[in-house]
Amino acid sequence: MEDKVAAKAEQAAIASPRRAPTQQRSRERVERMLAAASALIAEQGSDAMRMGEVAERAGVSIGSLYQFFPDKRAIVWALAERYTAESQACIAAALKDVSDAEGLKQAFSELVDIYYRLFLAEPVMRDIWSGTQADKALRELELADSRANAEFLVAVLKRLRPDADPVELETTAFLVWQMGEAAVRLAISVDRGEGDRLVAAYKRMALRELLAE
Amino acid sequence: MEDKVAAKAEQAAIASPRRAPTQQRSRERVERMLAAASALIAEQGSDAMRMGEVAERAGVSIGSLYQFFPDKRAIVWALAERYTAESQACIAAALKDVSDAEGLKQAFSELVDIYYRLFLAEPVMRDIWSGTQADKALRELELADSRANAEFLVAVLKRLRPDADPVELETTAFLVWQMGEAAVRLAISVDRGEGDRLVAAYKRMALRELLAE
DNA sequence: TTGCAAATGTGAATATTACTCACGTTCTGA
DNA sequence: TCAGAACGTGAGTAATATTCACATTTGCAA
Repeated sequence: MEDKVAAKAEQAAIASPRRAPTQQRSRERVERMLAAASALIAEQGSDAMRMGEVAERAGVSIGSLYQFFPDKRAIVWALAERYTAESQACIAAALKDVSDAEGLKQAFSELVDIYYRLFLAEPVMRDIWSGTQADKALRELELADSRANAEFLVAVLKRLRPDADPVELETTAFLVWQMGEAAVRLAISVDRGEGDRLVAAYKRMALRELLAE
Repeated sequence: MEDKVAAKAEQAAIASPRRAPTQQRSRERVERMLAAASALIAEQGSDAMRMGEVAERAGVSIGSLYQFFPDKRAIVWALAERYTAESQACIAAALKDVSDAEGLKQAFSELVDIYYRLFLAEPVMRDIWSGTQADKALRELELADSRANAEFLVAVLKRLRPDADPVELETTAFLVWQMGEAAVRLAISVDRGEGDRLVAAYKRMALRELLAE
């Protein structure tokens, strides 16, 4: 886990020169910065998050913040990167052993539910992925994540329909995945009852496409 | 058209007191401001658009800008409002006389194409609706627009399947519409070939849902 | 142990921008 | 013609992200 943070900070450093924490002390401080940022985003949204406030709550100076993050976006990006890494592992596990239509139906439905509940429960996630489109780096992260997740789906589809056109499958899986993210984001922005109906409708729509092409 | 602008400015004025242009002169100036903003957004994106630059290019003072727009977002909102008004009229017309499955297939496919091409060709529209999620007012405008458009679709569906559950139809139409916006936004953010495939896949998926429930 | 280079830590100072406001000008209607 | 409303102006204010010159700590080789 700590390695992941270091790797991320390193990546961010590439984009705009910033040091990656190598000492134990600084790694812990970076951890605190991210925790502070996460808390502030949960409270007020990433837009209202102030760098000074992040520093203060993390118990570090504003200068230290910029030692490891090139700018405000990089902090949000780092948090987003964690979520995608976690969820990718979860998705891969859920789809790993699917080998028939019924299994896909089950696994897919469950994944959508998990994703939906996650968004309902996690204000930070909601905030980060709401603003996704406005930030180029975040958009790219989301696209890459979506493609990666679509790949897991493609693997399943290839097992179910080995004679189908691979490009078609790729397109379908990618589209279905992105639609799912859009559907969930939509669902959480309306009242709960309608949100549930929308998610259910999405599942039907997606599964029909995945299974009955 | 000018009435619409006045109405819009008035609406914005409610949120944060700003005058609506009543004189011919000021109406023309507001027009210039919007045109300048539009050009700047096309060039650099709405995020990079500077209020001072908008004023300068419109040939007005920064104070005049704030006379009619309470803040930066209001300018973007005003542009967005125009697009939605225009497109709603277009959509209503396209779906007005649809009364059978084949007609829906035709009209829907055409609408999606138009929307796709519009996004490909209009950097301003692309930019505005990219950032949608980050801005509450814009998100609401988009939702309202989507619901309105879904209504047109519901009207058609009720004709095609009079015995279906109205709430179901509503949900389906709304979802299909939002998925369409997501699909097009996705399509323009990848290369053209993949974008075309994604849009085609979306059409299949949506029509299957609309016709064969 | 000691000394030094790299890593880390600091926060006042800077830069950039959205936005305000006090005051001058133009229009409209009676 | 004149009062008051609408309009126009741009220097000034406020809020923040970001920098930078300098202080401190750590890891390590002599």
